[in-house]
Amino acid sequence: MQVDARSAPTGAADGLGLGGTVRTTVGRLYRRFRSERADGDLGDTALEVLGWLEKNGPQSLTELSRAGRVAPASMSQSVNRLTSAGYAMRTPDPSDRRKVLFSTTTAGVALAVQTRSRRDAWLNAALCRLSLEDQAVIARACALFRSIADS
Amino acid sequence: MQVDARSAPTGAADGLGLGGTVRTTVGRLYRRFRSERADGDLGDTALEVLGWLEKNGPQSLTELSRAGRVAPASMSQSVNRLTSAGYAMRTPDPSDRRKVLFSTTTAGVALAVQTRSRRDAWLNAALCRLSLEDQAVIARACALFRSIADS
DNA sequence: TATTGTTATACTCTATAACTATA
DNA sequence: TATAGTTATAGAGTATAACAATA
Repeated sequence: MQVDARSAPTGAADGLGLGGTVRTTVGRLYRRFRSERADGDLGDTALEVLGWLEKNGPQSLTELSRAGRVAPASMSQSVNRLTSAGYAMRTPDPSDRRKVLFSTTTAGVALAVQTRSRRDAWLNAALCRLSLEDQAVIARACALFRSIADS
Repeated sequence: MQVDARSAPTGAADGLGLGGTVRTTVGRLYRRFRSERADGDLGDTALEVLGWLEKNGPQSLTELSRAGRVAPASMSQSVNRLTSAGYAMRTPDPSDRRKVLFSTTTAGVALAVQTRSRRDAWLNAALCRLSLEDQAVIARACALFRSIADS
């Protein structure tokens, strides 16, 4: 797909503009990731929350719900699946007894690491086939996307 | 939303590799898009299928299910919501009577156009605040992502 | 037999509303 | 009153399995 990045990005010819191009591209990639999954007993969202806990350490329900941009009640169910399956656990916060800190168990860490490596396998393979310059473009774009998503 | 304040937006330094950076970034952007939605009676998937029909013309159920990377039975329910709401319609294929062609109605076209512009509004605003060079980086990255997603 | 599409059923994810406990 | 978390309930999205109609 050889496209001049400046004047004729993928979506520019179909009248969607750069915003439309980004949105449809992200949607397509996301579905591609999802179709590559084929995991065990846990769903997409639960595994992702487990990954956050493993990477960023113990967090409260409110923190997790904001990170995932979902309602607290939604996140409560996701972490319930994790705790019921033995991959995460609750710890009351001593300083504020309304709060609960969620953290990974040993099994949870193992599952997070395993899931991550398997999920990233095909994507890393595809990225390795790109030139170093193209990889740098993608890394830079990801940084820009992060700042947009968090704005 | 100050979730990942500890890890820089680059993501390259968090030990996940570029593949992990891409996957988490896409996931975050996708959820951001979804949280921006707040549409009417139709959900995310149904609106996206409607957009495909409006953009690419009549398609069979099998074609749609492959485009969305979902099972035919799943797509059948999505198009059912569209037809029930009057935004799409079925047309038997004369040359192969097993097939059904799905296409947009007048109301469907209107909804697709309206949904698209509203959904892209905030994203286009964010992109416009970037430099032309950064916009070019994003456009180039989208082209690369497309080829990866379709591989 | 193979393909196309549908219905039946179950699970995940998400939302809103109502509730309890603590600050 | 405000915040943190939970439970109840409903709807969208997805999957597998079983089925009918057609090629």
